[in-house]
Amino acid sequence: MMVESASETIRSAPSGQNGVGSLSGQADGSGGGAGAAGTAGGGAGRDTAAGADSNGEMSPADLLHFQQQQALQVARQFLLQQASGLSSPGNNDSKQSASAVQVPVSVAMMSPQMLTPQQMQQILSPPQLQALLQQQQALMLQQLQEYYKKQQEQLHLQLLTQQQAGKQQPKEALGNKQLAFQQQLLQMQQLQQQHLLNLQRQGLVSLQPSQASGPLQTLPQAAVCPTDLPQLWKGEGAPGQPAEDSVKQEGLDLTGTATTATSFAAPPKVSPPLSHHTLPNGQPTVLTPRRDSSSHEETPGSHPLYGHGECKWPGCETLCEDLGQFIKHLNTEHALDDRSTAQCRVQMQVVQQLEIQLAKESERLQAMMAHLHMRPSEPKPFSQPLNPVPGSSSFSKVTISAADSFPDGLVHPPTSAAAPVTPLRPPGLGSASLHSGGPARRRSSDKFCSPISSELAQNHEFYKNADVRPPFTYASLIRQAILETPDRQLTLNEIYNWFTRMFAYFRRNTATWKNAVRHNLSLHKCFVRVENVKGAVWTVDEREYQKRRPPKMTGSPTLVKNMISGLSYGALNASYQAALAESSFPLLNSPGMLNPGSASSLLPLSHDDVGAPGEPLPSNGSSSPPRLSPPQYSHQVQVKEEPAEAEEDRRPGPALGPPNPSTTGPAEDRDLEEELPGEELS
DNA sequence: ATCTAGGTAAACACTA
DNA sequence: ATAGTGTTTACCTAGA
Repeated sequence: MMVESASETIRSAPSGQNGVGSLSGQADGSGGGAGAAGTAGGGAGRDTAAGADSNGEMSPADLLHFQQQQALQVARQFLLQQASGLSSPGNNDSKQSASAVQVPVSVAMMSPQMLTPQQMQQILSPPQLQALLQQQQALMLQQLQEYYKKQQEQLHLQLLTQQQAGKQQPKEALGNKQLAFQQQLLQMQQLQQQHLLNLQRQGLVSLQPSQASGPLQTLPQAAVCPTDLPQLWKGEGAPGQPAEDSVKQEGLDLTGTATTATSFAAPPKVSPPLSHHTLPNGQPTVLTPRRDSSSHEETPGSHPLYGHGECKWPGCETLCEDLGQFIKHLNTEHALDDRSTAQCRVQMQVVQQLEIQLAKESERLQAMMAHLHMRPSEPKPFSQPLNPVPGSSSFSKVTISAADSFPDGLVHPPTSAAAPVTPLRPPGLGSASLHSGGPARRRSSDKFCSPISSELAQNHEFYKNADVRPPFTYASLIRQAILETPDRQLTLNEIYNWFTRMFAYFRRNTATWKNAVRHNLSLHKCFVRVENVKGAVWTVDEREYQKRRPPKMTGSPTLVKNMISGLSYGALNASYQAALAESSFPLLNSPGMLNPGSASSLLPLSHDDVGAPGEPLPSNGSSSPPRLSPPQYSHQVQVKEEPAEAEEDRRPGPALGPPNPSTTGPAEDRDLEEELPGEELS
């Protein structure tokens, strides 16, 4: 209750100062006291500070785009996996016995449960969708062609029978009928042509007429009328026998079939990264190019259907030593035949469903975000729920451009070197949503979660744009802000700026969180105020910071669990995963989907660090690099550098130990050592 | 049930 | 006088 009311008040609270007094005047009186306080160098940078609430400047459109992208990223990955081979899910055993796999896989693909709930969740990026669409179009086209072909054949047959039967009939009659049939044939062909043209016009299909029509011949009975599709999926592939056959074949031997027809399937020079191998229907694979951005495995010399040494063809996990072998395998095992065609259709269906689900999930996401981050009282238009802007008036000033401010590298990606960096956007959301109830009490997450730095690194775009409360404590955030700077020191105002820049959430209710920030700075020993010529700056005493956290971690089963299973996906993970599980996002729960890098980062850490929020890296984190030196900081902070010295004097503080804002990597290491070694944490 | 950490609100002091 | 900074205190809540 309190919370709610509190938040309410906050919200309504005038962004400016809290009205002093009026309310219950607490007779604390004492208030003052605060010995040291006095000296507050205070003002220093204030002048410049003017724009405390500045935040990155992005156009609403950009933001929206961003958010959407983020939200969809995970989905995209999933989709990629799906598109490139659904098989994997759970059949390890299947590896050897492809036969056994085939059926299950295809079934699985069609199974509503399998497809729908879970996979669908994922969202696709526009480009991805595009690719998929193209693929589908191509397939559709093929099917159309097949259909037409079929029709033609039938007509021919009829014609023949007619001829035979009508031998006796007057020639005229026969002639008429023939004519009629031929006309029909013509119509069919024209229709076919038109379809092709239409598709091509739409840019959905980019094949040459010749190509398009050619393959047809090779598709014997696979003919499927578009309308049959549904059944196809439902019933395993093809209508009638063909389907059965194919299924059986699949189940049995992959080898047998091969050869089949056609040759065109084996382009002699596929050797190169062959971006295209022909689809079963002979059409160039449209989906091949598969957005490198997200696909980790796709390297220059790879093939979309080849990864981790095995064939990614749905249901086929045949191991191939190299690309060459794979290609050979592809051409023999997955040549154009009924089975391949059926599988392709299934995959197509899968993709379609995913798309549908994607749309639904997208919508849901929007709604969720809108619900979570937009107060009823707030006029925020649903359409742009995520836009950071809404909040505080100050916010609008945008002094700092997000663009320049965030070299993307933002936080030193902890250890995660190769980490796909794909932010699991939603994580933030997830956690937020979970805690959202008012003033998030993300304590737990704070404690046990992965390093804030990595978390942020992974999701910074998300937090930056989504009005989601970050699952970190003020202390850890402040620390992070400070450590991110080259000198590891920030003025209060800069800290404010960091908050607003990094989190859309802190672009509103400024009075509230700013007060909290100040409160935390003063309250925690780990934050050391250092005065310098130009004013006061805040630094972090890592030791103190570490101390204050309950070393508990080791014992915490949950934590350990999280670490292991979640691999430290960040504070969010736990909650996020839960959320995912709830919403049936299978993949997300699987480690694979998550950023492995983070995991690695954690491992090395000392137990407590791990457990600790902001953690580990941060400590040295800042270190990571001689910093990316975010422009913004640099210019703002520059002032401090000098002062730093002064500080040193002042603060024999343990913390910065070598208070040196050490600008160089080594120094950082040093810091790290000091901290991590662990000290007394335990 | 008790502690503790963290969040929020607010009073008050200082200083530019 | 005002606003930004700092410091404290009080009260709440959630988690251990």
